[in-house]
Amino acid sequence: MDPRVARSRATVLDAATAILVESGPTALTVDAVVARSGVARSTIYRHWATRDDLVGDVFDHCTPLPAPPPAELGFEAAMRHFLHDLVRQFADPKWARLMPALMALKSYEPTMGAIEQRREAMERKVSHELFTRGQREGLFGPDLDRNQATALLVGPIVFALVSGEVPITEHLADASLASFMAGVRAGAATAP
Amino acid sequence: MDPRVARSRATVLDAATAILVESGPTALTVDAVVARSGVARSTIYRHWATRDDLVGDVFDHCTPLPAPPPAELGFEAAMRHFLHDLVRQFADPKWARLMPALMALKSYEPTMGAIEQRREAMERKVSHELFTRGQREGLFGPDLDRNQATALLVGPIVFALVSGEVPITEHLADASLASFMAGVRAGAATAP
DNA sequence: ATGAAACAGTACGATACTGTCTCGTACTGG
DNA sequence: CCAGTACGAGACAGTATCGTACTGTTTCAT
Repeated sequence: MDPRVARSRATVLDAATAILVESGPTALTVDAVVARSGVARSTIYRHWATRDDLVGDVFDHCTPLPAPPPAELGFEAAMRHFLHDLVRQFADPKWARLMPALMALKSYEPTMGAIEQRREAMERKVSHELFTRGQREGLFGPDLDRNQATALLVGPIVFALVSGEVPITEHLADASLASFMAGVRAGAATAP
Repeated sequence: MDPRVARSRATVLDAATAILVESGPTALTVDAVVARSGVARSTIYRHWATRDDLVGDVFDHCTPLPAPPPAELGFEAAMRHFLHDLVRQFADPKWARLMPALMALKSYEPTMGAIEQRREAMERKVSHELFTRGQREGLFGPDLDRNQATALLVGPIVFALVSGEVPITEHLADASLASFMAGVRAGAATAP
């Protein structure tokens, strides 16, 4: 690949990401990227057919993917691993500001919806695999509503992100997990 | 108040709300409101100085306020009341679509930030009063992190809203509360 | 009834953004 | 070295949106 192309693409993506983080999706115009990156308008349109393609690429470029926990861990340890990874992702101020924007956009823009859906599917695949471990350990039966359980575990961390009032720390993840485990032991979460 | 004014304002707000719900904030242009409402452009600008004022009014008009639970209820019953009320709010498809948009906007637009902050302050005031009840009942000590506890209780419901994969029902609220109470009884949530 | 106010309809200037195009320059790979 | 390619700079048309101004009509309150 021509190093000039790689350099231009990287410069544009960096500038576009910065604009998106600082000022939101509507501020991400081609002219703004030109002004900020110093890359010429014609060069941008050589690499992206439309502005929307560029926006999509920026989101794609920033979207973190969940890391599957080591297979040897049991449910609780693996879920802790998973939640800590989530906390680490949310600690990145870039993604912390982009995710609410992506959440809002996905309702209106089908293009963004696809990006968010892909990320969410990955996340759900990982979390469901963890629930399978828990089921094998006899923590809960097959009647556990896994989507709801995911909400109980992940919800508090997402809430902390969008609210901004709760610090996003591993301690919060531990509290969420401890609360869930207590509920499981009390038999609450296994209700259909 | 002149009935013509009341009628115009209501017609405009209805149309603007519909546009906002269906197509998002960027689609909420003055021309779009003119086309949808049938109200003349000059009339709109007679009642709202700028487009942003109109958008703010629409959000203000749709933002639900939390109902303080009856004072005679104990912590658990009152919190259940509070969470059920939240579920009821999120069940309104209008607010369900507007809230993510407001969450995303609040990072970039200070005007929207003020609206969201006011709503959030109300909600936090109510929830903190509930925690005071729980503390009086001896469920937890004064060292309980109330913001974090709010995240544990409300987070799953908010997650259900933004994810779209979990049905927002009173059963979800009950599960969240049951999990939290189990954690409290196990002494987990009282850790600083 | 009548004056005042609100209304519909519309034209207008100003600005901003998109996507295309051209031209001359600078760089890369063979 | 040199042909091919990417690049910078900017003009351009087309469209969208905002906010203002103006005209004539309808409606309200007294």
